Amino acid sequence: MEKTLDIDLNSKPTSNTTQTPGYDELIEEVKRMKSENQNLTDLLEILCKKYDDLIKQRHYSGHRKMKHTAAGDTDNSGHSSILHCCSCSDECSPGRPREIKSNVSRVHVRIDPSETTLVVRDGYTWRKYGQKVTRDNPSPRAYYKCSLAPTCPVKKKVQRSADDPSLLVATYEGQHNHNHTHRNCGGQSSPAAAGEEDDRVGKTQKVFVEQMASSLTRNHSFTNALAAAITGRILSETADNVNHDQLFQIEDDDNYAL
DNA sequence: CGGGTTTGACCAGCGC
DNA sequence: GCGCTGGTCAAACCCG
Repeated sequence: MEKTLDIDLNSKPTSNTTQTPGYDELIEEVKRMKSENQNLTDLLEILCKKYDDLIKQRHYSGHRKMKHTAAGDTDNSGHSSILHCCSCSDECSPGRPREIKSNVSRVHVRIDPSETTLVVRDGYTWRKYGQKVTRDNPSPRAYYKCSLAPTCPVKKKVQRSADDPSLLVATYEGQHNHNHTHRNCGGQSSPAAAGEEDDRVGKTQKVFVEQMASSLTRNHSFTNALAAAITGRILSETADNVNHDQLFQIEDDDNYAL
């Protein structure tokens, strides 16, 4: 099965997102690093620095404060990752108080149209607690709660797109109150065997991921570009072992303007 | 047997 | 108040 990405480095932000100053340079850098086959950690580190520089250059004056989370996860079965881009509906506009709403983000997952399951693999473990047919869509909507932590408030709704049956729309609400997915669970390696290696690599990558999280979630354009780059790398690393029939698209759920 | 799924019932919010 | 709709509950069921 051909593997494609809904997010394309060759595509630029559409009209609903203001072009980020330095965006082109950043995309070129992503392309260059991909072509040089740099490893993921290096890629993240370099990109984080460069993106921070961009932010400083822009005098990012907090006109769009966002609570955010970002989790780049490899899911249990080694499927491609989703950069969970919480697109924060509790943004604050100066002089325009807004009600605080839980973070909502939406992820599009391309699947085989013949596939009937409502499963979006995103690295977290979900417990389905309901299914409902909604009025505006003949396809049923499935309701999930995060089961990685008993007290985690995050919920997920998954439903086929009414327009495109090959597209699953997963809507995430809330923020995980625990560390992201257990990388080992469900994978091929045992927790004991992978634990030590995981710990070394995990600490390093965690720092970068956290840095990326703070930077990435401020900018929709860059989020798209980097998601494509990282996903592409992970896909290429796991292509020998895993069939990827899900294509991910991160969608900004808010209509915020830069 | 434990954890996840299914599915009908129930509840709350909203518009009329 | 009533009906519609989306969201949640929980018992029954399934599966490894």
